[in-house]
Amino acid sequence: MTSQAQQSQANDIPEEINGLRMTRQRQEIYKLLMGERCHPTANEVFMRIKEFLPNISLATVYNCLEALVQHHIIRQVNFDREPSRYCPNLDEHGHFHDEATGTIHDIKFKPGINLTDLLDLPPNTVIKDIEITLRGQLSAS
Amino acid sequence: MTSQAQQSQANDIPEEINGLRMTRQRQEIYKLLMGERCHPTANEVFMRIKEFLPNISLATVYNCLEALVQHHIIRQVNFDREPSRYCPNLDEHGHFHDEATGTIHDIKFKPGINLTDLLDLPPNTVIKDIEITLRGQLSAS
DNA sequence: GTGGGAAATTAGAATCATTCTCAATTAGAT
DNA sequence: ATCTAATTGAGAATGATTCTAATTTCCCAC
Repeated sequence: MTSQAQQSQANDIPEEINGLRMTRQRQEIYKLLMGERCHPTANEVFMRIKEFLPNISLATVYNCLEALVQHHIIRQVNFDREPSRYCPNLDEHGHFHDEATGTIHDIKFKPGINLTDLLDLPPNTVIKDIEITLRGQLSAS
Repeated sequence: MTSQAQQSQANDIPEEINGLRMTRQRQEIYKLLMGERCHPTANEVFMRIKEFLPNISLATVYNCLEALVQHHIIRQVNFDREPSRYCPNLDEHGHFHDEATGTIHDIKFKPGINLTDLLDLPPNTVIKDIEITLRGQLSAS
């Protein structure tokens, strides 16, 4: 697309991902998530995104996040009953919740590990999703 | 109430567990959970417990469940943003959520498995709790 | 370009699990 | 029996999320 594309400010996000039309709001939210890898809540996204989209509503933030999750562009992460958090890392990974600081860290699995091999699953089980969550402290080194 | 053993109907639950005084309400709720190993929600507990304690309030069910969780007598289990469920199984185990029926199954780990060995944890991490949740279907055998 | 229908956005109301408040009751110790 | 702290119960409050209904925007055919 040579001629000055009718592309919005969000110039590095394609106009469609996984069949989801990337509107300006979806682009900005996606960019925000990619930028800070900090697993923000919907409300945190809402507050930060206002810098770029001053008129956005919280409902739109929820709508966009849900659309992105549904189209497997981001992941939704839940810790107990806390507000949902959103994560742009699509690799299979777990999450560590540092109780001291409240921060979330992605946890990779060691190479060659297949979680389902380690579990005593009932026969004929089709697993669609696995979630691993750790809670604890990152002791001062 | 006349003399006699001041023991309530719940005659097989001790008067104290892990330092928690087992009031009638706590006993009945604990018994219910032990009986049906079905991971009920607070509201399900509330509805079923009325058979034995017709005057109990939902707030008390929440209070009791929280007290039991706090004293490590039962576990609280969360699936995404669904209402919390409660589980009397204290062994380390995961949970499989069958999307077809909505039922929850406890998942044991295969013998000799230590989860943390398989994860690429940051150094100096003290893990207090691990949660593993699977979602999928139990295909008709 | 213009018009029409579908999709997306918005603000605010509604929902619902959970927590809070506070008065009444109960239990355990003195 | 009395005192004090813990527990219970009813209803109100909270807060994350979803819903509703009214615009607004987008895309496509003409």
